Amino acid sequence: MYEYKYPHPAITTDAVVFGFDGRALHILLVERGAEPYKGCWALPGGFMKIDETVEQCARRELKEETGISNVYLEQFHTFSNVGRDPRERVVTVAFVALVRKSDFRLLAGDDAARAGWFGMDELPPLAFDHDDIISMAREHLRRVLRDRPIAFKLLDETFSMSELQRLYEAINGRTYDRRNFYKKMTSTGFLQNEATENCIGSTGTRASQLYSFDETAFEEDDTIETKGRNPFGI
Amino acid sequence: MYEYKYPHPAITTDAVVFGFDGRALHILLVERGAEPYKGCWALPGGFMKIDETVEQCARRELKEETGISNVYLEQFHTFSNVGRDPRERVVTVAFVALVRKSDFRLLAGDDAARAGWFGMDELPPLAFDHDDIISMAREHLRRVLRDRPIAFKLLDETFSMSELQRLYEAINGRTYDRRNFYKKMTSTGFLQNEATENCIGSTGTRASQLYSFDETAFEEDDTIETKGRNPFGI
DNA sequence: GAGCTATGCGTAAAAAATACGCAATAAAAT
DNA sequence: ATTTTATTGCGTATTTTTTACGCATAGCTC
Repeated sequence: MYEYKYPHPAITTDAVVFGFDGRALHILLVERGAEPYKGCWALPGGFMKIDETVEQCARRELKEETGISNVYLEQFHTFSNVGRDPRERVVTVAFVALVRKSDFRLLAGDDAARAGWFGMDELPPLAFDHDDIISMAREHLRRVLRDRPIAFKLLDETFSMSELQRLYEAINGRTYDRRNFYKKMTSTGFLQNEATENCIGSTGTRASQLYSFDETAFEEDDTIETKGRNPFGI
Repeated sequence: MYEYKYPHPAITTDAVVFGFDGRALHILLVERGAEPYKGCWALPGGFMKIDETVEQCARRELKEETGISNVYLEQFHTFSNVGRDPRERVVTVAFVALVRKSDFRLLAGDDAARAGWFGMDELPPLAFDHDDIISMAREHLRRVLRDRPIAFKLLDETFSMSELQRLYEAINGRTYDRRNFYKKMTSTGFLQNEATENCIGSTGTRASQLYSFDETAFEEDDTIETKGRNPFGI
């Protein structure tokens, strides 16, 4: 037992894990194996240990519950409504994670009965206030996309231009002209044309050109901060 | 005494309170009246009570320590490094607050020996990791300024165009052409020209025109979300 | 009036966003 | 072999935004 002079809340983390299958945005959910909300779908997350940071906690829980590790992870909001957890006073720090779906084979761990991807528009009823968390995560993702080239963290190492475009469209909820989008992206100078191989030819026609994001060149380029703008922000 | 099966961290809030005096950005600090870091300057903040949200906590502490209430307050990051507080394991949720300096007369409360404004470039040595918190708050402020018309929360109800410009320049760390800035701001259609009265005539010349931000019209305007852009984002 | 700062235009070039035409290419379907 | 279809890689034109800078005037102090 641990004793404190004043009552302390528990701290948890929850991760909104975004994945992209070339068509639509998906979110990773786990089925709760214990009360409360047993059997309900929820965001992967759990209680912070006393000697870890919230970031470490989020990564650990993600690995334990879904087998996913080494992903882009970014904190975006802390939820602290008093009644949000029926067990005890729980404050949760929410994260956005961006993963390449193909990088991971889902794994059901200890706490979670199982894990699965859900299309953004086909989410099941969720535990706790996780629907609030998800809707705030979507807004956050939109903002970040304008600020930094994070789209590539959702795509494979190589990707077709139309995949990139569909990703932007999925995140921003609008469409872009194919040709203008193409020009805008290539004009950044940070997309390399890879040796053409087969891509996910949707139905079966001409194979797409494959591109990759030259992150190294981007990081080293100092004209970015001079201009103060993200060339990948649309 | 309160007992828990697992160790619980304490949760605190800290607020980076920005003020603007027509010339430069300032931050509100309080001098710590108790150990640790007694006598050192720190961000206003303190321990969350068990039945309040972090937002409520931040507001309460701000009022207790500085007398300030009813301000714009927005959470931006949660700091959780393990060693950040020597007393016990403390996770802090950091906020940005925007105040009209003229609205408040500073008041030293219970916990804080005294409070004072400091120019952004004249900050004293700070307690805990508060310098990290402040530098992240500045970045956050810059981003938010692009996304929403928050500049007016730092200015008086009425303000001169050059005050507005200096504020933008202080936040973004660059200069703007006076005439282009003027056109851009007036072209938004949300700045009303107020009855001309005297302004803070810097040295003593022609009085400035005074403007006010028509927040109501801005909120109701649906073309904003259609365009998806903040007309006050520069 | 001289000296100052604030104001309210105007104009023009440069850069970015938007709209859309069109020929070519590869693979599957016939 | 020919057609169909999705994808590609330009091109061009229009509009909008950003940036740079000129200039005459209004109001205040001395």
